[in-house]
Amino acid sequence: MWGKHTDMENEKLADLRIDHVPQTLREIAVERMRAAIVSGYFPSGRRLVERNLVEQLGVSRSVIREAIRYLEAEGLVEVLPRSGPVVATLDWERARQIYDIRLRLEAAAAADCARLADDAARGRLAEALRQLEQAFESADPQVLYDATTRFYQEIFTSAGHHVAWDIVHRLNGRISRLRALTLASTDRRVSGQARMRRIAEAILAREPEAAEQAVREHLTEAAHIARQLLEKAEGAKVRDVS
Amino acid sequence: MWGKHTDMENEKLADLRIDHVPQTLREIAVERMRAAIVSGYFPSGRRLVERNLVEQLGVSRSVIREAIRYLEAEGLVEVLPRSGPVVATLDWERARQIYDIRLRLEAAAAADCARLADDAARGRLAEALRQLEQAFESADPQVLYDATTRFYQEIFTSAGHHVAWDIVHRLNGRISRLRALTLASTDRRVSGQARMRRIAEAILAREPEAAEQAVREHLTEAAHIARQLLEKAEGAKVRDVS
DNA sequence: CTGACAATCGTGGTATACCAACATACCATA
DNA sequence: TATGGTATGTTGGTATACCACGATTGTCAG
Repeated sequence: MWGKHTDMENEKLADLRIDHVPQTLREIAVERMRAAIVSGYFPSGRRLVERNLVEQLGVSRSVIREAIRYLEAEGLVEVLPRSGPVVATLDWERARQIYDIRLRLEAAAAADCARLADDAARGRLAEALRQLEQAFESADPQVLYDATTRFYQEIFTSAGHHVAWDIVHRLNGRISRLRALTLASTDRRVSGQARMRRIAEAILAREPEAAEQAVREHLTEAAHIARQLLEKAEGAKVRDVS
Repeated sequence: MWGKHTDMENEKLADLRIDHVPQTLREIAVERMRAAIVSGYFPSGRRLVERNLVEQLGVSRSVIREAIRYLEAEGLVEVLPRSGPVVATLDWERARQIYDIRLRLEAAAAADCARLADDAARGRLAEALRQLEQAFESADPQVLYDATTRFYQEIFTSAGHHVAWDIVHRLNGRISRLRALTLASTDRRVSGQARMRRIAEAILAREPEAAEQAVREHLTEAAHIARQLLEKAEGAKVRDVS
């Protein structure tokens, strides 16, 4: 909770001022739309008609348009010429690249975290792991998704890799539906939990190489599962409008 | 009657479609503003007053605002609450992280490029190197900057790392003034040229490890120069409010 | 002369209306 | 049936108005 939120909005929450965080309508709109896309409420390829969004979110078109620009730069939305914005689609080739980048950045962050984290950071990481394992017990995929996000966030911020976290966080948004699926897959619930515990244990034991290796195995497996899911889905992509 | 065209343009000419790049006003505005920031015409910390930009660019406020949202998500602009957008500032800590990410992604791209590039890609890389060396002779820093960008772009795209190139490209925007300074520094003109040639040679010789190592040395040196420049500037930052 | 208060102005945020260009679907007529 | 026009919907783009807030400035009382 005091842990950082997404880099974007947290600076406002840090101070304890009572009055009125200047969260603008636009920021709220971006959050809502991002959540709607990430959660799959707006599926891949869905057209985002501005005037519909206006009434769905209850804000003016200016706000919607600016929010779309932001999400467009984030890669969550693509704007087709003369047709308007749609939720970005994801093929395996792009997903593969994203997993590859995540692997490199997360391995580096885990290693640096193992090297640099002080006791306070270690405590937060242990706590994040505890909540993560609790989330594995829970049936709610959203809870699990959020817990893994917080777990990784703790690793990145403890390592001081704020820029990398920002990048990974955005990439995660683009593969969020894949992540939700891989996290939910049954084998994954077992091996994923074991692998993530190994990451945390390596960091807590200050073993950078082991942490790096654990991340590598974890993500390689995740990418493998994602590939199967995605190529299966692409095979039957006639009905992927869902 | 038409005879054969080169592979490149043939497919477009085959059908009679009018390609018609739509390029909206907003896109143009984003490009102009990005160029103004990257080139240093809008220095770090400079306020971007919307109504001024309206008359400077000759477009309406809506366009300006949407362009600012895009650049904000890109990290080139930050919006201060109740004060408006300013050109993002850069301290050494952030720059260090950016150089670190670049190092990892560029090393991976160079290695994959050495492994995967076909003859056509090799030819393009050789050509990019040739133009780069020509640019080193030229006195114009902008020419040199563009040539290095194209050189790296060729490496990333030949390796198929499109997502990574997207990320690196944006990161480069954020450290563009630093890059311009490091490229212009006199020792850099010598060693930088030598190191970049080594990168290209390793790729052309299909030696992934050598390419990776060459990138690593190149970027480590660049970061070192950047640090000196930046910390010197920060030391005298009392007067950078301009 | 100084300090407090108020008027003013500049700025960002938001909402609304309007127009042109384009695409699509539909329909009427030859 | 095929052709051509029409209606509708969506987007991009623009203009304008209003509000809230903060900074500046000017004025007036002490």
